[in-house]
Amino acid sequence: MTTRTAAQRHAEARISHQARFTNCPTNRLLERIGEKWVALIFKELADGPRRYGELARAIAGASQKMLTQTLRRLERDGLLSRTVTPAVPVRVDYALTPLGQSLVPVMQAVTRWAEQNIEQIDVARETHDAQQH
Amino acid sequence: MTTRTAAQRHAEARISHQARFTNCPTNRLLERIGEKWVALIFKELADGPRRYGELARAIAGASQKMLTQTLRRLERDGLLSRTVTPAVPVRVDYALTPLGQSLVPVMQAVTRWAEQNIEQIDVARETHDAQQH
DNA sequence: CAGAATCCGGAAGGATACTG
DNA sequence: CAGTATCCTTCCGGATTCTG
Repeated sequence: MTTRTAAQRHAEARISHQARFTNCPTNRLLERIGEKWVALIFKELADGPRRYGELARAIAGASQKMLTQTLRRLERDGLLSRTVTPAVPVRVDYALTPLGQSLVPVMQAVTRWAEQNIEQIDVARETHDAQQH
Repeated sequence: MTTRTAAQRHAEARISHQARFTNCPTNRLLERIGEKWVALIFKELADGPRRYGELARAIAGASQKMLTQTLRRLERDGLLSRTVTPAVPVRVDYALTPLGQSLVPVMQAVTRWAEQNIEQIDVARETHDAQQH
């Protein structure tokens, strides 16, 4: 009875790998910047601070909930700052922190590759799909 | 009656932005490489082809279903090739295509930034969480 | 203005069993 | 060996309503 089944051992192995996965810096970063609206937010903030309303208008595809949620997560990670100016009505500005700015070149590298190669991906996709008769 | 409500107009605006979103090369690329197991697959294949079983063992955190699904999507996008050698038992090798290899430096840029800065993110997170008493 | 709170459907992802 | 097929659960993200 103390003998673990094969299924149990596999499950245990998977859990330890899961732990390694969530500790892997690359995956953790990709999880964050791969989030649905992060790229657009970075693009908007790359050349200066923006008010919440400006972001909401620029990234109209996102619902308020998602935009706020994403902004808060980025703030939590120290990638951007949130400045509240008490007034009536309230004013809230978002800006990249130095840490966030240091990520901009990386994002640009991704963007550059994407713009140069996305067409090849599309072609590959069409070719592949066409072959499945 | 022909007058659209504010809600309708907002919905329409969002749909057009959604279209732009899904056409944005950067987002499309990030969606793909941000998928859960892609980074690890690239890491494994960066220095040469691997058999399915080797990948499955190296990336034990992923279920068979997820691993296969991810590999097939990457193949569809022309980022990696799948070679079946008919034998008993069958042998299947996965390798990066030239297109996939050209993405490796970009992935490495991400990895480098991640390794150098993940700690700052952790610190920021702890500080942030601590302040919410 | 800049959100918080709530409800909800659908898709993502995992566990398990079976197959050429 | 290298997958399919199926079931089942979690959770992402949108719509809507309310607030300081």
